[in-house]
Amino acid sequence: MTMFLQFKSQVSQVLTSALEANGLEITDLSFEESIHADIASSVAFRLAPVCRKSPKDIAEMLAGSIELPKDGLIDRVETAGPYLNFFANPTFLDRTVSAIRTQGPDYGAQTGRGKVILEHTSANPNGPLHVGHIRNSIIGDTLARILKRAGYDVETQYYINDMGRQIAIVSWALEHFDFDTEKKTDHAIADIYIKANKVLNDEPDKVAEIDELMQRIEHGDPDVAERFKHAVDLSMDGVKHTLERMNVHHDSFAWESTYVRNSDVSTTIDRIKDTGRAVVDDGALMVDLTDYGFEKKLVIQRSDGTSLYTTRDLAYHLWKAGHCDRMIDVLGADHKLISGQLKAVLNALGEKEPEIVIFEFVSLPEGSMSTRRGKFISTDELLDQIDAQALVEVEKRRPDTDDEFKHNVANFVGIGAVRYDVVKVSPEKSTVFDWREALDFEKQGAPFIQYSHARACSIMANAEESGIDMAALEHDISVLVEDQEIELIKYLARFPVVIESAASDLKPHHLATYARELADSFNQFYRYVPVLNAEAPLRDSRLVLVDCARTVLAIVLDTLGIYAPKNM
RNA sequence: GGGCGCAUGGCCAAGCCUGGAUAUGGCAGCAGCCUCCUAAGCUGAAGAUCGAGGGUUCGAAUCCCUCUGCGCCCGCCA
Repeated sequence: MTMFLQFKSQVSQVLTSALEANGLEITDLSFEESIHADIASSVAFRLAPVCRKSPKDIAEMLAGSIELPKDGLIDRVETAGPYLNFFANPTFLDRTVSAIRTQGPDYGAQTGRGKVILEHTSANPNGPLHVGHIRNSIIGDTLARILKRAGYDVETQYYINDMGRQIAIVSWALEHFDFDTEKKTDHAIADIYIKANKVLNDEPDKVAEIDELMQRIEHGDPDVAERFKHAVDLSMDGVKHTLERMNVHHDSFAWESTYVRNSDVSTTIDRIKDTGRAVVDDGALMVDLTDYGFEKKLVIQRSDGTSLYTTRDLAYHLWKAGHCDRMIDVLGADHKLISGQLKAVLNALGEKEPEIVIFEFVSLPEGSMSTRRGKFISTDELLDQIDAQALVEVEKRRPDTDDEFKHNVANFVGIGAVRYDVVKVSPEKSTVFDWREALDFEKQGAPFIQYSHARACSIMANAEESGIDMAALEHDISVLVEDQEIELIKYLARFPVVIESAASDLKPHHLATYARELADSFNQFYRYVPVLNAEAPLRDSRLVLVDCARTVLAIVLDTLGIYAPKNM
């Protein structure tokens, strides 16, 4: 158990005993986080009606009968009006520092919690990733990293929609328009996809050609399959490159067409028919989900016999259900309804359901983005602009360094800034993309956290240069008495709790918030507490603390998918 | 017409699930700090009827209801 939870459990025990001593019993101890204490309890409010006394009197009465165990982690309890404020003792601080030193990069890591298949990004291969897609990628990738640290065996998957209507259009477009071989392939695909949509819109008779392609792919025409694959590859090559640039990783790629070819789709349809929920309407096959609260039926087969995205997605989820303990899908807000229907069908089939993480849309100041209409800002363009702007910032701050250093720093600062800006916002908030804001390397974004890490590294490098062996240092917690030192250790102690809650709530932005607070705490320590100029015994303990802060900052940054620099 | 989500200083966010102490940060603007481990840092002052109205409660940014505004969605697209 983590240090903080041990502390909390001890507080819980002493408080319960104090309640018993006064003949009181209550299940909710009303713990809360507070700036006034390490753990606070407002239980006195709750007891007021029972005791017929003021909350303030009850708090004092309870505080008076609290007995602290000698070898525990609690330093003292204080009352502040109706509140009971508990504080951690030096043992707590000492064990936190020791745990970080011993565990190093494994601090806050658990193991053996089962297999998770986490699907994210899964953008259609009809063009490059745009700035809306990266919200999916960054939330998904960060979540995967958090779950790994929380002890899950995570496999991230990108589901490639390689047989949808838009791929038929791309494939058709490749035969009718010139493909710009000078451009990055995903961008060139978008160009002809936009053109094709315009033509299909102006000349509706050509739509029949798309319908024919759809028929042929459904029936396994090898020539059409080859053409589709070529189109998808061109798009995916570019997409993969963009993801790599952002340090977003997928362990595997699942191809939609697989589930048609291996007959999983027809098996799925049969299984749904067996539930007795399938009805035929105008020649199309639909599922009745009214008992799940869905008014309209879900179409799973067109009247021409071809399957739909939903059907293939169901087959895909059935496959996933058989290969993991938990499925997690990161999806855009437009998938809310369909993912609910998907869960309902899986439930009706008696199968595991995915946990859905929904994020709201990113729009442009002039309106929503659309690949089809060519209204989007590509992620590549954003990354290029960010990189250029980051270089300007490095030039300004480190003019004395060489070009390689500057470009290197600009790169990790830029990527970090993008990832942090996206992940720090809670997913249910819709956002508007703004160039001025995107290129503003505001304080307390990723560079702020990276900088804190670099500062910690710098202190350690200087120490080692002067002949100090970091690994051999001993620490004495009793000499670390400054507020900034104690605050910093308390923040370090919270890390495992933050990972656990981010993992269980599937909320990566909690980690982003923590990262900023930790960096903040370290920067205050850095400003007020001299390390290398301190007297030897004190200096050694402070160096150990710097090492711990560096370790945790590095873990946090890594879990956010952001590079932790030694120098910047 | 129905469903889901969002609304917090001039701007952008956290907090809301699980009600509790002067609502937490950043940006912009104001006033300061490098003879001291990297100033991408630190400090201070200023700035908020937490969309509106009602309700529950000893107590509401947080829970419930109504309304307004914005985004997304509502059977053979994905």
